[in-house]
Amino acid sequence: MTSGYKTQQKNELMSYLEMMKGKHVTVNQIVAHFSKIGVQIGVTTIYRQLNKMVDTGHVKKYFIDEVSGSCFEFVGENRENSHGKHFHLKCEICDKLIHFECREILELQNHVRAEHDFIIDPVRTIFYGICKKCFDSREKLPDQE
Amino acid sequence: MTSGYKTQQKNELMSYLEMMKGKHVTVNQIVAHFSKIGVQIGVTTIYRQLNKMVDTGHVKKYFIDEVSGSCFEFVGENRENSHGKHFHLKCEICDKLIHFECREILELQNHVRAEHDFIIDPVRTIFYGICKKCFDSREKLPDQE
DNA sequence: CTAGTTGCAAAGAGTTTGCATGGCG
DNA sequence: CGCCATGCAAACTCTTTGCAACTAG
Repeated sequence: MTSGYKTQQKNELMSYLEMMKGKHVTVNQIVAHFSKIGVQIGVTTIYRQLNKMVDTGHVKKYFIDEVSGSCFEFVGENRENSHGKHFHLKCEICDKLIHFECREILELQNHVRAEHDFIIDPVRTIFYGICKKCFDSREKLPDQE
Repeated sequence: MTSGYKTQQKNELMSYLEMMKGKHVTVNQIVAHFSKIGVQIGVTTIYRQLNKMVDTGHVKKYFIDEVSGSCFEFVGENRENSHGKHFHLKCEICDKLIHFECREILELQNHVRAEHDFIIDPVRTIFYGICKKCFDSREKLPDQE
């Protein structure tokens, strides 16, 4: 069931999501984008389409501290593999969000599953810390708490 | 600066948070708890105190899918040091909190610092996922979210 | 024509703020 | 007594739902 008719709004939304593949977008960002390029899409429609895609697994929904509202990320068709497995680093100073995926994190996941009987969920898990830039500038300051 | 006076409400809230240390609580749960034991605390006060403690780092705030509203977790005084090195696995089904520290996570930290220019904070970072027990029992069930 | 889609407006849920009252020190 | 804390109500934000109009097939 490819769920429904083709409409202008769906097409536009899909184009945008595909363009933003691998990045998070908030509903606000989507609204702002379409507003800027002069495409008419109601907020309701955006939410409805997004929710449908979350149900089908084409889109992942995240919550991130300090970001108002949900973040959505287009995953695409092959949702079990390649994409969707990456993790996020979030700098607590500048709020920068860094995507990463590497051998080490896979090894950690495997180790934790094998040795600690725990399956880590990349969608929910966010690494908090400090990015290098903020760390460096923090070092220079005399007093920071 | 311990910012402010001692009040009944603050005391009650602190007691509850300390009792729930290591578990997440929602504002609804807090309200329900105090309602049940007959302690009068307004929702506004809860939010205000919680936010203050988030600012001072005594409480961590996070969002979880499927849970309406924010979750808060009491961290306590020793938030930067002492413990520091081990990480937490948190089962999203049964709320079990597993401490762990191993070569793999150290390697990951080093790798991320070296390759991704990011210093992971073990205190803030919590791995979310599913523990084996819950995973197994979940497999058996047909569907009952 | 028919059923899915859209979008406004209104309802809901969670959270914050304004303001007058009350309590700690 | 001064100042912070409290709590009600209202404001606000994000999201969902009801419903009538619309449109793809």
